[in-house]
Amino acid sequence: MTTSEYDRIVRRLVEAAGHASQSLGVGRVMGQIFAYLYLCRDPRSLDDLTSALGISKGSASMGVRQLEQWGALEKVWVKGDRKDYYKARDAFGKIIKNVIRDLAGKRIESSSILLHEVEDVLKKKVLKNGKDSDEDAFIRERIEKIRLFQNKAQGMWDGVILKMLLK
Amino acid sequence: MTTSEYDRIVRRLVEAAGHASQSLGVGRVMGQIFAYLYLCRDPRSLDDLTSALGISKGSASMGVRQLEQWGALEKVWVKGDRKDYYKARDAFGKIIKNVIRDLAGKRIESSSILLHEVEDVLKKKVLKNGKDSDEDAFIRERIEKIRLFQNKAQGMWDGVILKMLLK
DNA sequence: TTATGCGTTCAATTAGTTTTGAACGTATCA
DNA sequence: TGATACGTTCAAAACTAATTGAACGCATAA
Repeated sequence: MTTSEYDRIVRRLVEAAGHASQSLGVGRVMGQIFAYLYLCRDPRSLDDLTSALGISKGSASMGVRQLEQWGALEKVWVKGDRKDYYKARDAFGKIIKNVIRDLAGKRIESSSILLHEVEDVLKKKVLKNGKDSDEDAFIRERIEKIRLFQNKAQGMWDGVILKMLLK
Repeated sequence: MTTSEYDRIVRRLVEAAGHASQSLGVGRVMGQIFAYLYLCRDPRSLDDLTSALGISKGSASMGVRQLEQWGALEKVWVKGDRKDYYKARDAFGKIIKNVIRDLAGKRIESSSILLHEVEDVLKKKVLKNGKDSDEDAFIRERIEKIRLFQNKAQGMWDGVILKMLLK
């Protein structure tokens, strides 16, 4: 049978995608659903997903919703059919961008705020006590270095996002 | 007391580092240990770590070993003292590079191998059956696109690593 | 050499995360 | 309107990862 050859390929790619999405921290199911739909020419229903991937209806439902929010899937209405059908969007770049934005959003920023607060505390301490102690000087220097690193990392990160946005 | 002001700062930074390392997928403890030592002028023992961070001796031991392997810590011998002491290395770039290399090592590469295998299977299928079916053509096209994306992602990743290596 | 105290290990436990599936609400069609 | 077929929800179960701490081996100091 011709199908089985494809089935094996699809299954392997779906599995790989599951691993990938898991190691990106978005759960196995996301990768599986997306990969499966990406390799299906025609749209598929939730039931198709549950039987093809061996996941529960609940998982399938939550998965497609999340993927839709990331712009990874498109809902397709089939006239005279009450089921929702889904197909994969073919725009890796934008999808990944959305995922990253969603996941990493405010983390770096919030650490930047923390550093500012800490620096403020140290500044006030100096004003109150007159001169830096040895301990003060050491911690100040280290926090300064953290900030430098943080800026560099931020810059690199922004670069990555930028490349994602272009094309 | 002056210490408590520092204590609060250190504790907050340690906590933030724990969150960061966790979200990078290397566990909370790594970040905590490194941050704590990074903010201590003098080397610290395992016992210091367990009491300062509220973690078990086992965690501390495993943590410092991993961090040492990443080049994040330096062991310091104190004459007449059987304990090992550790201090943080001040080289974020290299440390991060080592961590990334360690974590991400072969992941992208192995997915590349999988794609090659899949492409081979499809090629053989065409040779056997003569002409591409519609289904064939669709899957081929999609796999081609996966490969393109994978190459782009690989390139971007390499770029990040490169910037880490320089300076 | 022995006694002591140190770091290490790993089986057991705890904490956290993902997945399930039964119950539910809703839209559609007869 | 009622019956049916769908998607959604969320508490509970299953699974996975992190952490502990007692037992151990080893090195040092006496």
